[in-house]
Amino acid sequence: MKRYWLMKSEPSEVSVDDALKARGQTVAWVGVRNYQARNFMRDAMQVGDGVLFYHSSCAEPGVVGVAEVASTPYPDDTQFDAKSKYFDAKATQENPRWMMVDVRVLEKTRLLPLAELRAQEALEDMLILKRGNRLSITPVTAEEWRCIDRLLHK
DNA sequence: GCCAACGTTGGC
DNA sequence: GCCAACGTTGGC
Repeated sequence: MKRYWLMKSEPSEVSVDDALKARGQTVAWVGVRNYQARNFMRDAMQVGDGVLFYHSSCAEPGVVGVAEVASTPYPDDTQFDAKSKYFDAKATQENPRWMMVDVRVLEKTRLLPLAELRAQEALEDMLILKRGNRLSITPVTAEEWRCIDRLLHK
């Protein structure tokens, strides 16, 4: 069963344009340091799952592209790199703590802003719109996906 | 296991 | 820069 996800990225780190220009058209989703988000990548994602590419912590937060999961999970090497801001002293090669997947952007869309998402009755239960939600990776239902797909292409 | 303190996220 | 909300840490 194909599943759907929303993945946040700060455009100052990796924008949808950066991801499109990436060599091989896939980007490794480095830097996730939250257990729930890691578990989604490690335990639930399948190659081919749909991904909404979301820009966060920026002037115009919102969905900016459609992507897909492009790899099975594997260790995020930045956890072993003492010079990386994602370094984790408690992680070892034998026992990696942080996993990630590769993501391939299939399409850069128009910017679908947060306010427009909030205006949709069909999206009222969407996790990203819940008060106080900060999870960088959240599951999206098939219904939510269809609704957003329509909005992106209208 | 509790919980206060602290750090981070992220919209505004 | 502000601040609400949440996750993590660490002393007990």
